[in-house]
Amino acid sequence: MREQKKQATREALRAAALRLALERGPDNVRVDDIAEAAGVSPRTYNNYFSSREQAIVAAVAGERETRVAAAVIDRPDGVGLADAVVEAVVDQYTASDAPGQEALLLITTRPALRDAFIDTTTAIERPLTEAIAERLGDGDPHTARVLAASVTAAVRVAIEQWLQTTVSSFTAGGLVVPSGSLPDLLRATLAPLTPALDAAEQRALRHRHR
Amino acid sequence: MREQKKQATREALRAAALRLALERGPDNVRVDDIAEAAGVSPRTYNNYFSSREQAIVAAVAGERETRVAAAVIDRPDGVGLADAVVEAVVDQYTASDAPGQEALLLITTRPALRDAFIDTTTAIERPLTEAIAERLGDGDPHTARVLAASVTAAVRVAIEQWLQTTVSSFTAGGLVVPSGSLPDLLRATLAPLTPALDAAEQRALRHRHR
DNA sequence: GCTTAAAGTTGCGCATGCGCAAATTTGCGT
DNA sequence: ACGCAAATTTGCGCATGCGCAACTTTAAGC
Repeated sequence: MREQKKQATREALRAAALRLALERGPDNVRVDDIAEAAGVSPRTYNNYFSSREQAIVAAVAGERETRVAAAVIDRPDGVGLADAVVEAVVDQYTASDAPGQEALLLITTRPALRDAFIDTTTAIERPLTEAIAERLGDGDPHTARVLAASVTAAVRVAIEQWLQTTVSSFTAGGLVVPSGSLPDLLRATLAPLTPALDAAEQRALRHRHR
Repeated sequence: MREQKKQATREALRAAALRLALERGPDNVRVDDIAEAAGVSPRTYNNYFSSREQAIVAAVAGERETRVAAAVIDRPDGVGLADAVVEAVVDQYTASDAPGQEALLLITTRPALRDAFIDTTTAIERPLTEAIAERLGDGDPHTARVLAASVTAAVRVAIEQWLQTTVSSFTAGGLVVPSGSLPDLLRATLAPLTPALDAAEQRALRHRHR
């Protein structure tokens, strides 16, 4: 039906939320304001976002979940599953850094926003499950689900650590050494999972040859 | 002996929440009722539990998080890390089944309670991180954290699946084959992670020998 | 073009979650 | 035993989240 209109209002809410948060500071924005700015009723706002923070964060997170999944599938078959996943994740998380630099600064300072941002990582789990299942061949969808959940959890750990070092390197005025760029952090946290990804890939290959 | 009282009220709230939920059905229990039954103000209730469902679910979950961690550490050194973790998790999740059988039945039916129960899995992550770090030797706490997060995620997947098949085997009147006992499900979901756990263990060993 | 059913939106009402500051309890030193 | 400081409980107020039912819009069938 009107998928168009639905996505349009969704986008309008995102934009309005981010704009208002940047203008007045996130604490001075009520849901009613966002709804009004987007031209919908407050009740409708809650049909799209279940919390006030979600809209603001969604503006930064964008459609990361779908892009990650697509990126995993798009890697050529020659690349191992582990590399495909890691690089796809890193790409999508570094790509989305550019647009909302100032927004990220805002997010890191408010605990509620930080939590909401961390929660966005879980959104990649479902698409990632399908992407991994596709690469493994549909032998065992169960394994794909567990691997996707693990990768998602590792990404969350990376983001948590990144946010933590980011904020402390601000408050401490540079005394704390930032533990590395986000890409490096992501690679580091995902590294311990490569054996699991490799093993699943090998199993799938062996299974396919029989 | 301040801790005593705090844990006492916590326990009182748990018990009251579960009792009332079983008596009247979970939808007919207000937070005020639980608080009153436990002899504290409603506001204090929220100092202990951040949602109405948490108290009910906590009565079933108990202190699982600490027990899992202890169980992991208690396994003899001869047992591999992977086995130690898997068996510790399985033990603690099957042990806690006995007490609240009827409570679990209640939980499976209400979506809000199901979600709250699923959320309890995340509580094991922090203690599990320390337990794994202990076993790996404090070479790289980073790895322990990722592994713990992954294990936690896998457990969550198992619980989700278990709840789903449980409820559908009720609604469908037995047409759906329950996909196995909870212990089996846990072992199955954790299986794909063993390569990662083994690899970390080997790395730690090699590192220790140098 | 008109009718009709489904999808989406809105207003209402209620309970929840939580920040804040005052009041109360607890533990400790003297 | 006394009083002080820290921790905890409590009341208050406000905004949020969401179920529900009425209302409006959209797409499709005839």
